Amino acid sequence: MAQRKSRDDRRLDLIEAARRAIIRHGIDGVQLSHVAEEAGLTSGAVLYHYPDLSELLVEAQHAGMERFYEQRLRQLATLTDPVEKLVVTIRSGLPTGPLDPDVRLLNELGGAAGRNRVYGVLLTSLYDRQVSMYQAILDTGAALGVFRLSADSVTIARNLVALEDAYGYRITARHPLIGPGEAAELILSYARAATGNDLNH
Amino acid sequence: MAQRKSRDDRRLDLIEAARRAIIRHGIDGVQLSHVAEEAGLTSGAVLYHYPDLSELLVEAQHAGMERFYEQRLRQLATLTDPVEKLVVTIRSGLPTGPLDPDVRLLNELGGAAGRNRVYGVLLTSLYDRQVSMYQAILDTGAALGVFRLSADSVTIARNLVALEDAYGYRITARHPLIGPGEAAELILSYARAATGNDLNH
DNA sequence: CGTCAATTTGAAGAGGAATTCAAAAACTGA
DNA sequence: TCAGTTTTTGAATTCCTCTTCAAATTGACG
Repeated sequence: MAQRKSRDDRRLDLIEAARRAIIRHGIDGVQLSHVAEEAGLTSGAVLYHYPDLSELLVEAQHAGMERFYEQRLRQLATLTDPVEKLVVTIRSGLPTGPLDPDVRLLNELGGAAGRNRVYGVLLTSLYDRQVSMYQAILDTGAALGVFRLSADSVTIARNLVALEDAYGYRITARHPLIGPGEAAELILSYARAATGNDLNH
Repeated sequence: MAQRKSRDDRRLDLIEAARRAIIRHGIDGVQLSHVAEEAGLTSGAVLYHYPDLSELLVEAQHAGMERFYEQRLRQLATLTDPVEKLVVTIRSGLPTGPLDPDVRLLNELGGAAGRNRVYGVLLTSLYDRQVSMYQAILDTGAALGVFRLSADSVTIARNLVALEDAYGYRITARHPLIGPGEAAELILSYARAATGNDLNH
């Protein structure tokens, strides 16, 4: 029998297991047994904690988003120079490679968000927070005279997040010419034009 | 009994039915019965034409991509002015609204492309063709002296397609502030910076 | 009109997945 | 240690989907 755990611990385990199962089988392809297998439990045990699988999936997606976003904020918090902040943030929004689990998970939401309002709201809220994050960097840089913005900071921020999203899809789809490095350069090309700064640090 | 049709006609019907079914249930959630219902047939009839459902799904995705791309080329062919071409092409890459079926279908591929090589290849080839399309517009405009490009035409083209993709997701996810018009303006903001042209025509 | 081949149906069966639940196992606290 | 509670299992049941296939229907062609 699998090691017995407290309610809270087990729920956390299951959220992790669901994340992996979603990545492996797709948000619309996950089955109870997939989650159970990832967690090393039986279907019955999963059902004991989450009588409704779809609730667990939403929690897993939510947790994945939060983790992704907080990780970015944490990296940001270690820096002060706006140029460095911008460059590091662009990199932290891209997958490390085609298998990056955080981005793979987020990508699963893209299609589902059009069908499922809950996923739409989740994805939209992540987008908006990332836009705010970039906007803060851009505004600070502009205030310090380091950046000369070519448009509203919100416009540039929206485009930066949009570019990250899109290249995340390209990389996980294994575009033969666009990997993490190339994608970063492409986004930086825009960032340079938008900030009037050559972004070398 | 549903009207009997020739092999070719029925296969086209089924591809259309599969497109609708994918949009409704997700690429990993579609079932034989969904496709049959969309086509007004029984599961047996679907299986008679496509013994393997996944083959039908690939064909449906392929057909959807081709339709989307050819539609854009057709709009492009009616124009000569590079500025007009660029503006019209940007608009034609965005969904008409959250329910736009062509974009909804493409969005379904995003997550699946990370798991399924065939979908990855399909999506990558669409991306590359769209990049070429933009590149031709940019190069022509540059040659005519209308555009003063801020970077490689391939870099700008890649970013333009990436922005379209990403805003397609935002719009189908029903972002409350970003609709087709707003997305077009956001992309145009980048296009202006990248071409040095204010893109009024 | 009648024959033939192609298409479609509907029912039957095989295989899975979700759900339920009684029993077992594992932890808790006295 | 032991009683009580929580967690997990595993088997039984139900539900649903895919698959198969014989029979029915349709349309084409002579």
